[in-house]
Amino acid sequence: MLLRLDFSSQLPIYRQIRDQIVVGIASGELAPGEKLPAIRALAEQSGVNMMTVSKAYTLLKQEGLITTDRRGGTVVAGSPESGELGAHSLEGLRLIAAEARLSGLSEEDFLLLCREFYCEGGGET
Amino acid sequence: MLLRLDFSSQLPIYRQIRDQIVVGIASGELAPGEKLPAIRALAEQSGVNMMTVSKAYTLLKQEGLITTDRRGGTVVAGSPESGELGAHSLEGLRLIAAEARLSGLSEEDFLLLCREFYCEGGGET
Amino acid sequence: MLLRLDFSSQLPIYRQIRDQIVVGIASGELAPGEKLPAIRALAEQSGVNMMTVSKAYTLLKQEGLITTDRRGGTVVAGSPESGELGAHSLEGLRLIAAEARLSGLSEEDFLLLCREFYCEGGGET
Amino acid sequence: MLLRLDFSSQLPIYRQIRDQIVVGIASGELAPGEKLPAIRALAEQSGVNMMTVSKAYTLLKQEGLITTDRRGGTVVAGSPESGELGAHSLEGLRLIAAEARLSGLSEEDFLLLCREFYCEGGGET
DNA sequence: GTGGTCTAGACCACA
DNA sequence: GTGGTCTAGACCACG
Repeated sequence: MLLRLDFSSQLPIYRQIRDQIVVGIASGELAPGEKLPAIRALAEQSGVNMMTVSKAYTLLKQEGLITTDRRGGTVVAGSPESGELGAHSLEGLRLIAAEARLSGLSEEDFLLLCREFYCEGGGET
Repeated sequence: MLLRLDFSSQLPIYRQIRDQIVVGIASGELAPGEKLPAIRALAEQSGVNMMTVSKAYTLLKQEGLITTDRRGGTVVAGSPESGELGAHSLEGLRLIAAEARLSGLSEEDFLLLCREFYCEGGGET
Repeated sequence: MLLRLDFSSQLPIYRQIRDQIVVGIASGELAPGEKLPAIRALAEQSGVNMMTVSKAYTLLKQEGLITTDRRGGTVVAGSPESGELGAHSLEGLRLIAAEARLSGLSEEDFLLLCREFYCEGGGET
Repeated sequence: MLLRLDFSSQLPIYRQIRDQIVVGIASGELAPGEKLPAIRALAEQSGVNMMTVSKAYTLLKQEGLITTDRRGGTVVAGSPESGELGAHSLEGLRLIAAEARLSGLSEEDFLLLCREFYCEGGGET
Protein backbone atom coordinates (compact mmCIF):
# COMPACT_ATOMS: atom_id res chain seq x y z
CA MET A 1 0.00 0.00 0.00
CA LEU A 2 1.82 3.05 -1.26
CA LEU A 3 0.10 6.39 -0.98
CA ARG A 4 0.63 9.33 -3.29
CA LEU A 5 -0.44 12.37 -1.33
CA ASP A 6 -0.73 15.90 -2.58
CA PHE A 7 -0.26 18.15 0.42
CA SER A 8 -1.25 21.23 -1.51
CA SER A 9 -4.48 19.78 -2.79
CA GLN A 10 -7.79 21.19 -1.67
CA LEU A 11 -8.92 17.66 -1.02
CA PRO A 12 -8.14 16.87 2.63
CA ILE A 13 -5.36 14.36 3.14
CA TYR A 14 -7.59 11.90 4.97
CA ARG A 15 -9.88 11.99 1.96
CA GLN A 16 -7.03 11.27 -0.41
CA ILE A 17 -6.05 8.31 1.72
CA ARG A 18 -9.60 7.05 1.83
CA ASP A 19 -10.00 7.45 -1.92
CA GLN A 20 -6.83 5.57 -2.75
CA ILE A 21 -7.80 2.70 -0.50
CA VAL A 22 -11.21 2.58 -2.18
CA VAL A 23 -9.54 2.39 -5.56
CA GLY A 24 -7.14 -0.22 -4.18
CA ILE A 25 -9.98 -2.41 -2.99
CA ALA A 26 -11.95 -2.01 -6.19
CA SER A 27 -8.95 -2.90 -8.31
CA GLY A 28 -8.29 -6.03 -6.29
CA GLU A 29 -4.91 -4.79 -5.14
CA LEU A 30 -6.37 -5.07 -1.66
CA ALA A 31 -8.27 -8.32 -1.36
CA PRO A 32 -11.05 -8.98 1.18
CA GLY A 33 -9.57 -10.27 4.41
CA GLU A 34 -6.22 -8.71 3.70
CA LYS A 35 -4.61 -6.75 6.51
CA LEU A 36 -4.17 -3.02 6.06
CA PRO A 37 -1.03 -1.30 7.34
CA ALA A 38 -1.17 -0.23 10.99
CA ILE A 39 -2.29 3.36 11.43
CA ARG A 40 1.03 4.43 12.86
CA ALA A 41 3.01 2.62 10.21
CA LEU A 42 1.07 4.14 7.34
CA ALA A 43 1.28 7.54 8.98
CA GLU A 44 5.03 7.43 9.40
CA GLN A 45 5.66 6.03 5.95
CA SER A 46 3.48 8.73 4.41
CA GLY A 47 4.80 11.61 6.45
CA VAL A 48 1.40 12.28 7.91
CA ASN A 49 0.02 12.45 11.41
CA MET A 50 -1.50 9.36 12.94
CA MET A 51 -4.86 11.00 13.44
CA THR A 52 -5.13 11.81 9.78
CA VAL A 53 -4.78 8.16 8.84
CA SER A 54 -7.11 7.25 11.66
CA LYS A 55 -9.75 9.54 10.23
CA ALA A 56 -9.46 7.89 6.84
CA TYR A 57 -9.81 4.44 8.39
CA THR A 58 -12.80 5.58 10.41
CA LEU A 59 -14.47 6.80 7.24
CA LEU A 60 -13.87 3.50 5.49
CA LYS A 61 -15.21 1.61 8.48
CA GLN A 62 -18.39 3.63 8.38
CA GLU A 63 -18.74 2.83 4.72
CA GLY A 64 -18.37 -0.84 5.55
CA LEU A 65 -15.32 -1.29 3.34
CA ILE A 66 -12.97 -2.23 6.14
CA THR A 67 -13.31 -3.47 9.70
CA THR A 68 -10.97 -3.49 12.66
CA ASP A 69 -10.45 -6.86 14.22
CA ARG A 70 -10.18 -6.35 17.95
CA ARG A 71 -7.45 -8.93 18.10
CA GLY A 72 -5.22 -6.48 16.33
CA GLY A 73 -5.24 -4.87 12.96
CA THR A 74 -7.51 -3.54 10.29
CA VAL A 75 -8.71 -5.73 7.45
CA VAL A 76 -10.55 -5.34 4.18
CA ALA A 77 -14.18 -6.36 4.55
CA GLY A 78 -16.30 -8.19 2.03
CA SER A 79 -18.03 -5.56 -0.10
CA PRO A 80 -21.46 -4.35 0.97
CA GLU A 81 -22.85 -4.42 -2.61
CA SER A 82 -25.63 -1.88 -2.23
CA GLY A 83 -26.28 -2.09 -5.96
CA GLU A 84 -26.34 1.64 -6.63
CA LEU A 85 -24.15 4.70 -6.44
CA GLY A 86 -24.50 7.22 -3.63
CA ALA A 87 -26.10 10.58 -4.36
CA HIS A 88 -22.77 12.39 -4.10
CA SER A 89 -21.05 10.14 -6.58
CA LEU A 90 -24.00 10.44 -8.91
CA GLU A 91 -23.81 14.23 -8.88
CA GLY A 92 -20.06 13.99 -9.33
CA LEU A 93 -20.50 11.81 -12.37
CA ARG A 94 -23.05 14.16 -13.90
CA LEU A 95 -20.62 17.04 -13.48
CA ILE A 96 -17.69 15.17 -14.97
CA ALA A 97 -19.80 14.10 -17.94
CA ALA A 98 -20.69 17.75 -18.48
CA GLU A 99 -17.05 18.77 -18.28
CA ALA A 100 -16.09 16.04 -20.69
CA ARG A 101 -18.64 17.31 -23.18
CA LEU A 102 -17.50 20.89 -22.80
CA SER A 103 -13.87 19.97 -23.25
CA GLY A 104 -14.78 18.53 -26.61
CA LEU A 105 -14.32 14.89 -25.62
CA SER A 106 -16.52 12.75 -27.86
CA GLU A 107 -19.10 10.45 -26.37
CA GLU A 108 -17.12 7.51 -27.64
CA ASP A 109 -13.90 8.63 -26.02
CA PHE A 110 -15.64 9.45 -22.77
CA LEU A 111 -17.27 6.05 -22.53
CA LEU A 112 -13.98 4.38 -23.36
CA LEU A 113 -12.44 6.24 -20.46
CA CYS A 114 -15.25 5.24 -18.13
CA ARG A 115 -14.91 1.64 -19.15
CA GLU A 116 -11.16 1.70 -18.70
CA PHE A 117 -11.49 3.02 -15.16
CA TYR A 118 -14.23 0.57 -14.31
CA CYS A 119 -12.22 -2.40 -15.51
CA GLU A 120 -8.93 -1.15 -14.16
CA GLY A 121 -7.12 -3.98 -12.45
CA GLY A 122 -10.13 -6.17 -12.16
CA GLY A 123 -9.95 -9.32 -14.30
CA GLU A 124 -12.48 -8.84 -17.10
CA THR A 125 -10.39 -6.34 -19.08
CA MET B 1 -31.04 29.90 -14.44
CA LEU B 2 -32.50 28.43 -11.32
CA LEU B 3 -30.03 27.28 -8.71
CA ARG B 4 -30.67 24.39 -6.36
CA LEU B 5 -28.32 25.04 -3.46
CA ASP B 6 -27.79 22.73 -0.53
CA PHE B 7 -26.50 24.77 2.37
CA SER B 8 -25.70 21.69 4.36
CA SER B 9 -23.61 20.09 1.65
CA GLN B 10 -19.92 19.57 2.10
CA LEU B 11 -19.38 21.20 -1.25
CA PRO B 12 -18.88 24.96 -0.88
CA ILE B 13 -21.75 27.01 -2.18
CA TYR B 14 -19.67 28.83 -4.76
CA ARG B 15 -18.67 25.39 -6.08
CA GLN B 16 -22.29 24.31 -6.33
CA ILE B 17 -23.06 27.44 -8.30
CA ARG B 18 -20.11 26.91 -10.60
CA ASP B 19 -21.00 23.24 -11.11
CA GLN B 20 -24.60 23.94 -11.98
CA ILE B 21 -23.62 26.56 -14.50
CA VAL B 22 -21.17 24.11 -16.04
CA VAL B 23 -23.92 21.51 -16.33
CA GLY B 24 -26.24 24.18 -17.69
CA ILE B 25 -23.79 25.12 -20.42
CA ALA B 26 -23.03 21.53 -21.32
CA SER B 27 -26.70 20.69 -21.60
CA GLY B 28 -27.35 23.62 -23.87
CA GLU B 29 -29.68 25.26 -21.39
CA LEU B 30 -27.19 28.11 -21.44
CA ALA B 31 -26.16 28.81 -25.02
CA PRO B 32 -22.92 30.53 -26.04
CA GLY B 33 -23.42 34.30 -26.12
CA GLU B 34 -26.30 34.11 -23.69
CA LYS B 35 -26.20 36.59 -20.84
CA LEU B 36 -25.85 35.31 -17.28
CA PRO B 37 -27.76 36.93 -14.42
CA ALA B 38 -26.02 39.81 -12.68
CA ILE B 39 -24.12 38.85 -9.57
CA ARG B 40 -26.35 40.90 -7.32
CA ALA B 41 -29.52 39.47 -8.84
CA LEU B 42 -28.40 35.87 -8.61
CA ALA B 43 -27.20 36.40 -5.06
CA GLU B 44 -30.46 37.87 -3.90
CA GLN B 45 -32.62 35.34 -5.65
CA SER B 46 -30.62 32.46 -4.17
CA GLY B 47 -30.24 33.84 -0.69
CA VAL B 48 -26.45 33.88 -0.68
CA ASN B 49 -23.80 36.51 -0.29
CA MET B 50 -22.70 38.41 -3.43
CA MET B 51 -19.13 37.43 -2.72
CA THR B 52 -20.11 33.81 -3.09
CA VAL B 53 -21.62 34.28 -6.53
CA SER B 54 -18.69 36.43 -7.53
CA LYS B 55 -16.32 33.63 -6.59
CA ALA B 56 -18.20 31.20 -8.78
CA TYR B 57 -18.12 33.58 -11.75
CA THR B 58 -14.42 34.19 -11.26
CA LEU B 59 -13.81 30.46 -11.35
CA LEU B 60 -15.79 30.09 -14.55
CA LYS B 61 -13.90 32.97 -16.15
CA GLN B 62 -10.60 31.32 -15.29
CA GLU B 63 -11.83 28.17 -16.95
CA GLY B 64 -12.76 30.12 -20.04
CA LEU B 65 -16.40 29.13 -19.88
CA ILE B 66 -17.73 32.66 -19.47
CA THR B 67 -16.38 36.12 -20.23
CA THR B 68 -17.12 39.67 -19.26
CA ASP B 69 -18.40 41.70 -22.17
CA ARG B 70 -17.63 45.35 -22.81
CA ARG B 71 -20.45 46.79 -20.82
CA GLY B 72 -19.76 44.71 -17.71
CA GLY B 73 -22.25 41.96 -18.36
CA THR B 74 -21.31 38.30 -18.17
CA VAL B 75 -21.93 35.97 -21.10
CA VAL B 76 -21.38 32.34 -21.92
CA ALA B 77 -18.24 31.89 -24.01
CA GLY B 78 -17.74 29.44 -26.82
CA SER B 79 -16.37 26.22 -25.36
CA PRO B 80 -12.60 25.98 -25.04
CA GLU B 81 -12.55 22.45 -26.52
CA SER B 82 -9.27 21.37 -25.02
CA GLY B 83 -10.07 17.84 -26.04
CA GLU B 84 -9.27 16.24 -22.72
CA LEU B 85 -10.45 16.16 -19.12
CA GLY B 86 -8.53 17.96 -16.38
CA ALA B 87 -6.44 15.91 -13.96
CA HIS B 88 -8.90 16.46 -11.12
CA SER B 89 -11.87 15.28 -13.10
CA LEU B 90 -9.90 12.30 -14.31
CA GLU B 91 -9.08 11.28 -10.75
CA GLY B 92 -12.69 11.91 -9.80
CA LEU B 93 -13.89 9.63 -12.55
CA ARG B 94 -11.48 6.89 -11.54
CA LEU B 95 -12.78 7.09 -7.98
CA ILE B 96 -16.42 7.01 -9.01
CA ALA B 97 -15.78 4.03 -11.26
CA ALA B 98 -14.18 2.24 -8.30
CA GLU B 99 -17.14 3.07 -6.08
CA ALA B 100 -19.55 1.90 -8.75
CA ARG B 101 -17.71 -1.40 -8.93
CA LEU B 102 -17.68 -1.82 -5.16
CA SER B 103 -21.35 -1.02 -4.86
CA GLY B 104 -22.04 -3.94 -7.16
CA LEU B 105 -23.05 -1.89 -10.17
CA SER B 106 -22.40 -3.89 -13.35
CA GLU B 107 -20.14 -2.51 -16.06
CA GLU B 108 -23.14 -2.31 -18.36
CA ASP B 109 -25.23 -0.32 -15.92
CA PHE B 110 -22.34 1.98 -15.13
CA LEU B 111 -21.68 2.77 -18.76
CA LEU B 112 -25.37 3.34 -19.35
CA LEU B 113 -25.32 5.86 -16.55
CA CYS B 114 -22.24 7.58 -17.97
CA ARG B 115 -23.82 7.78 -21.39
CA GLU B 116 -27.04 9.14 -19.99
CA PHE B 117 -25.22 11.93 -18.18
CA TYR B 118 -23.10 12.72 -21.21
CA CYS B 119 -26.09 13.02 -23.49
CA GLU B 120 -28.26 14.74 -20.92
CA GLY B 121 -30.05 17.77 -22.27
CA GLY B 122 -28.42 17.98 -25.67
CA GLY B 123 -28.73 16.04 -28.89
CA GLU B 124 -25.39 14.72 -30.07
CA THR B 125 -24.09 18.26 -30.72
CA MET C 1 -27.23 23.25 26.34
CA LEU C 2 -25.42 22.32 29.50
CA LEU C 3 -23.28 19.22 29.44
CA ARG C 4 -22.57 17.00 32.39
CA LEU C 5 -19.36 15.17 31.56
CA ASP C 6 -17.71 12.41 33.52
CA PHE C 7 -14.04 12.56 32.71
CA SER C 8 -13.32 9.31 34.49
CA SER C 9 -16.00 7.37 32.67
CA GLN C 10 -15.06 4.60 30.29
CA LEU C 11 -17.42 6.11 27.78
CA PRO C 12 -15.41 8.51 25.62
CA ILE C 13 -16.20 12.15 26.17
CA TYR C 14 -17.31 12.71 22.59
CA ARG C 15 -19.76 9.88 23.08
CA GLN C 16 -21.15 11.46 26.23
CA ILE C 17 -21.63 14.70 24.36
CA ARG C 18 -23.33 12.92 21.48
CA ASP C 19 -25.58 11.00 23.84
CA GLN C 20 -26.69 14.07 25.75
CA ILE C 21 -27.51 15.90 22.56
CA VAL C 22 -29.52 12.91 21.37
CA VAL C 23 -31.47 12.95 24.61
CA GLY C 24 -31.84 16.71 24.30
CA ILE C 25 -33.32 16.42 20.82
CA ALA C 26 -35.62 13.57 21.76
CA SER C 27 -36.91 15.45 24.77
CA GLY C 28 -37.65 18.52 22.71
CA GLU C 29 -35.20 20.64 24.64
CA LEU C 30 -33.47 21.06 21.31
CA ALA C 31 -36.05 21.74 18.62
CA PRO C 32 -35.54 21.10 14.89
CA GLY C 33 -33.99 24.14 13.26
CA GLU C 34 -32.52 25.35 16.53
CA LYS C 35 -28.90 26.40 16.48
CA LEU C 36 -26.41 24.35 18.47
CA PRO C 37 -23.57 26.07 20.32
CA ALA C 38 -20.46 26.70 18.26
CA ILE C 39 -17.88 23.96 18.60
CA ARG C 40 -15.38 26.24 20.24
CA ALA C 41 -17.91 27.73 22.61
CA LEU C 42 -19.17 24.37 23.77
CA ALA C 43 -15.62 23.13 24.12
CA GLU C 44 -14.52 26.02 26.27
CA GLN C 45 -17.62 26.01 28.41
CA SER C 46 -17.24 22.28 29.02
CA GLY C 47 -13.52 22.30 29.64
CA VAL C 48 -12.92 20.02 26.69
CA ASN C 49 -10.83 20.26 23.57
CA MET C 50 -12.42 21.57 20.41
CA MET C 51 -11.73 18.38 18.49
CA THR C 52 -13.61 16.34 21.02
CA VAL C 53 -16.75 18.37 20.48
CA SER C 54 -16.11 18.31 16.76
CA LYS C 55 -16.05 14.52 16.84
CA ALA C 56 -19.38 14.43 18.62
CA TYR C 57 -20.93 16.80 16.07
CA THR C 58 -19.51 14.74 13.22
CA LEU C 59 -21.13 11.64 14.67
CA LEU C 60 -24.47 13.36 14.96
CA LYS C 61 -24.19 14.63 11.41
CA GLN C 62 -23.59 11.12 10.14
CA GLU C 63 -26.66 9.98 12.01
CA GLY C 64 -28.63 12.71 10.33
CA LEU C 65 -29.67 14.32 13.60
CA ILE C 66 -27.93 17.61 12.95
CA THR C 67 -26.56 19.44 9.93
CA THR C 68 -24.09 22.24 9.50
CA ASP C 69 -25.34 25.19 7.58
CA ARG C 70 -22.46 26.48 5.50
CA ARG C 71 -23.55 30.01 6.20
CA GLY C 72 -22.42 29.51 9.76
CA GLY C 73 -23.48 27.28 12.56
CA THR C 74 -24.82 23.86 13.31
CA VAL C 75 -28.53 23.21 13.56
CA VAL C 76 -30.84 20.44 14.64
CA ALA C 77 -32.22 18.57 11.64
CA GLY C 78 -35.68 17.18 11.19
CA SER C 79 -35.62 13.60 12.45
CA PRO C 80 -34.90 10.83 9.96
CA GLU C 81 -37.63 8.52 11.36
CA SER C 82 -36.25 5.18 10.26
CA GLY C 83 -38.97 3.44 12.21
CA GLU C 84 -36.76 0.96 13.99
CA LEU C 85 -33.93 0.80 16.48
CA GLY C 86 -30.36 0.12 15.36
CA ALA C 87 -28.85 -3.29 16.07
CA HIS C 88 -26.58 -1.88 18.76
CA SER C 89 -29.40 -0.25 20.67
CA LEU C 90 -31.43 -3.40 20.36
CA GLU C 91 -28.66 -5.49 21.90
CA GLY C 92 -28.21 -2.84 24.57
CA LEU C 93 -31.87 -3.00 25.45
CA ARG C 94 -31.82 -6.78 25.66
CA LEU C 95 -28.89 -6.59 28.07
CA ILE C 96 -30.48 -3.95 30.25
CA ALA C 97 -33.70 -5.93 30.41
CA ALA C 98 -31.69 -8.94 31.57
CA GLU C 99 -29.94 -6.84 34.19
CA ALA C 100 -33.24 -5.45 35.36
CA ARG C 101 -34.58 -8.94 35.80
CA LEU C 102 -31.50 -10.11 37.66
CA SER C 103 -31.56 -7.12 39.97
CA GLY C 104 -35.02 -8.19 41.05
CA LEU C 105 -36.85 -5.37 39.33
CA SER C 106 -40.39 -6.52 38.54
CA GLU C 107 -41.69 -6.47 34.99
CA GLU C 108 -44.12 -3.78 36.01
CA ASP C 109 -41.48 -1.53 37.49
CA PHE C 110 -39.20 -2.05 34.53
CA LEU C 111 -41.87 -1.12 32.03
CA LEU C 112 -42.80 1.91 34.08
CA LEU C 113 -39.19 3.00 33.91
CA CYS C 114 -39.07 2.45 30.16
CA ARG C 115 -42.23 4.43 29.69
CA GLU C 116 -40.97 7.25 31.86
CA PHE C 117 -37.80 7.57 29.83
CA TYR C 118 -39.66 7.38 26.55
CA CYS C 119 -42.10 10.10 27.54
CA GLU C 120 -39.52 12.26 29.27
CA GLY C 121 -40.01 15.85 28.26
CA GLY C 122 -42.11 15.05 25.26
CA GLY C 123 -45.71 16.22 25.52
CA GLU C 124 -47.83 13.06 25.75
CA THR C 125 -46.90 12.25 29.37
CA MET D 1 -22.90 -21.98 26.73
CA LEU D 2 -22.23 -20.96 23.16
CA LEU D 3 -20.75 -17.54 22.64
CA ARG D 4 -21.41 -15.43 19.58
CA LEU D 5 -18.49 -13.05 19.46
CA ASP D 6 -18.09 -10.20 17.02
CA PHE D 7 -14.41 -9.40 16.72
CA SER D 8 -15.13 -6.29 14.77
CA SER D 9 -17.52 -4.87 17.33
CA GLN D 10 -16.70 -1.74 19.25
CA LEU D 11 -17.60 -3.57 22.42
CA PRO D 12 -14.54 -5.28 23.95
CA ILE D 13 -14.64 -9.04 23.67
CA TYR D 14 -14.56 -9.57 27.43
CA ARG D 15 -17.60 -7.34 27.64
CA GLN D 16 -19.42 -9.37 25.02
CA ILE D 17 -18.68 -12.53 27.00
CA ARG D 18 -19.84 -10.95 30.24
CA ASP D 19 -23.00 -9.61 28.61
CA GLN D 20 -23.97 -12.92 27.07
CA ILE D 21 -23.50 -14.72 30.37
CA VAL D 22 -25.66 -12.10 32.05
CA VAL D 23 -28.37 -12.64 29.46
CA GLY D 24 -27.93 -16.39 29.86
CA ILE D 25 -28.45 -16.21 33.60
CA ALA D 26 -31.41 -13.87 33.31
CA SER D 27 -33.09 -16.10 30.78
CA GLY D 28 -32.64 -19.15 32.95
CA GLU D 29 -30.43 -20.86 30.43
CA LEU D 30 -27.80 -20.76 33.15
CA ALA D 31 -29.41 -21.78 36.45
CA PRO D 32 -28.06 -20.86 39.89
CA GLY D 33 -25.55 -23.47 41.04
CA GLU D 34 -24.78 -24.51 37.49
CA LYS D 35 -21.12 -24.83 36.63
CA LEU D 36 -19.62 -22.50 34.05
CA PRO D 37 -17.07 -23.74 31.51
CA ALA D 38 -13.44 -23.57 32.62
CA ILE D 39 -11.64 -20.46 31.45
CA ARG D 40 -9.22 -22.41 29.29
CA ALA D 41 -12.01 -24.41 27.66
CA LEU D 42 -14.17 -21.39 26.88
CA ALA D 43 -11.17 -19.53 25.55
CA GLU D 44 -10.14 -22.30 23.20
CA GLN D 45 -13.62 -23.00 21.97
CA SER D 46 -14.23 -19.31 21.23
CA GLY D 47 -10.87 -18.55 19.71
CA VAL D 48 -9.92 -15.88 22.21
CA ASN D 49 -7.14 -15.36 24.70
CA MET D 50 -7.56 -16.88 28.18
CA MET D 51 -6.93 -13.48 29.69
CA THR D 52 -10.00 -12.20 27.92
CA VAL D 53 -12.28 -14.85 29.36
CA SER D 54 -10.69 -14.40 32.74
CA LYS D 55 -11.48 -10.70 32.63
CA ALA D 56 -15.12 -11.43 31.91
CA TYR D 57 -15.34 -13.90 34.80
CA THR D 58 -13.69 -11.41 37.14
CA LEU D 59 -16.26 -8.81 36.18
CA LEU D 60 -19.11 -11.21 36.86
CA LYS D 61 -17.64 -12.15 40.23
CA GLN D 62 -17.44 -8.51 41.19
CA GLU D 63 -21.08 -8.14 40.27
CA GLY D 64 -21.94 -11.12 42.45
CA LEU D 65 -23.44 -13.06 39.57
CA ILE D 66 -20.97 -15.93 39.77
CA THR D 67 -18.68 -17.32 42.47
CA THR D 68 -15.67 -19.56 42.68
CA ASP D 69 -16.45 -22.75 44.52
CA ARG D 70 -14.07 -24.59 46.84
CA ARG D 71 -12.41 -26.72 44.22
CA GLY D 72 -11.72 -23.83 41.87
CA GLY D 73 -14.73 -24.24 39.60
CA THR D 74 -16.98 -21.36 38.71
CA VAL D 75 -20.70 -21.53 39.38
CA VAL D 76 -23.69 -19.29 38.88
CA ALA D 77 -24.62 -17.57 42.14
CA GLY D 78 -28.09 -16.78 43.39
CA SER D 79 -29.07 -13.37 42.09
CA PRO D 80 -28.14 -10.42 44.27
CA GLU D 81 -31.60 -8.86 43.93
CA SER D 82 -30.61 -5.31 44.68
CA GLY D 83 -34.01 -4.19 43.49
CA GLU D 84 -32.77 -1.44 41.23
CA LEU D 85 -30.76 -0.89 38.09
CA GLY D 86 -27.21 0.45 38.24
CA ALA D 87 -26.57 4.05 37.25
CA HIS D 88 -24.90 3.04 33.99
CA SER D 89 -27.77 0.85 32.89
CA LEU D 90 -30.21 3.57 33.84
CA GLU D 91 -28.40 6.09 31.67
CA GLY D 92 -28.22 3.49 28.92
CA LEU D 93 -31.94 2.95 29.06
CA ARG D 94 -32.65 6.66 28.94
CA LEU D 95 -30.48 6.95 25.85
CA ILE D 96 -32.10 4.00 24.10
CA ALA D 97 -35.54 5.37 24.85
CA ALA D 98 -34.49 8.67 23.29
CA GLU D 99 -33.16 6.90 20.22
CA ALA D 100 -36.34 4.88 19.94
CA ARG D 101 -38.36 8.05 20.01
CA LEU D 102 -36.18 9.75 17.41
CA SER D 103 -36.31 6.77 15.11
CA GLY D 104 -40.06 7.12 15.07
CA LEU D 105 -40.81 4.05 17.14
CA SER D 106 -44.17 4.51 18.88
CA GLU D 107 -44.44 4.29 22.66
CA GLU D 108 -46.50 1.18 22.27
CA ASP D 109 -44.00 -0.59 20.06
CA PHE D 110 -41.14 0.43 22.29
CA LEU D 111 -42.79 -0.92 25.43
CA LEU D 112 -43.67 -4.13 23.61
CA LEU D 113 -40.02 -4.51 22.77
CA CYS D 114 -38.98 -3.86 26.37
CA ARG D 115 -41.45 -6.39 27.63
CA GLU D 116 -40.35 -8.98 25.11
CA PHE D 117 -36.74 -8.64 26.18
CA TYR D 118 -37.63 -8.70 29.86
CA CYS D 119 -39.65 -11.88 29.51
CA GLU D 120 -37.28 -13.48 27.06
CA GLY D 121 -36.45 -17.05 27.95
CA GLY D 122 -38.15 -17.29 31.30
CA GLY D 123 -41.72 -17.57 32.46
CA GLU D 124 -42.68 -14.85 34.89
CA THR D 125 -40.26 -16.20 37.54
C1' DG E 1 1.60 -4.95 19.52
C1' DT E 2 -2.92 -2.68 17.99
C1' DG E 3 -6.50 1.07 17.64
C1' DG E 4 -8.89 4.77 20.41
C1' DT E 5 -8.91 9.05 22.68
C1' DC E 6 -7.47 13.49 24.07
C1' DT E 7 -4.87 17.94 24.34
C1' DA E 8 -3.21 22.58 23.00
C1' DG E 9 -2.28 24.83 19.71
C1' DA E 10 -2.16 26.21 14.64
C1' DC E 11 -3.73 27.38 9.83
C1' DC E 12 -7.22 27.54 6.27
C1' DA E 13 -11.64 27.83 3.64
C1' DC E 14 -16.08 29.59 3.65
C1' DA E 15 -19.59 33.13 3.91
C1' DG F 1 -17.65 34.66 12.69
C1' DT F 2 -18.09 29.54 11.61
C1' DG F 3 -16.50 24.66 10.88
C1' DG F 4 -12.63 21.78 8.92
C1' DT F 5 -8.09 20.08 9.04
C1' DC F 6 -3.67 19.04 10.77
C1' DT F 7 0.31 18.38 13.96
C1' DA F 8 3.17 16.37 17.71
C1' DG F 9 2.87 14.36 21.34
C1' DA F 10 0.55 11.79 25.23
C1' DC F 11 -2.14 8.17 27.74
C1' DC F 12 -5.19 4.25 27.85
C1' DA F 13 -7.81 -0.10 26.80
C1' DC F 14 -7.60 -4.28 24.56
C1' DG F 15 -5.75 -8.80 23.58
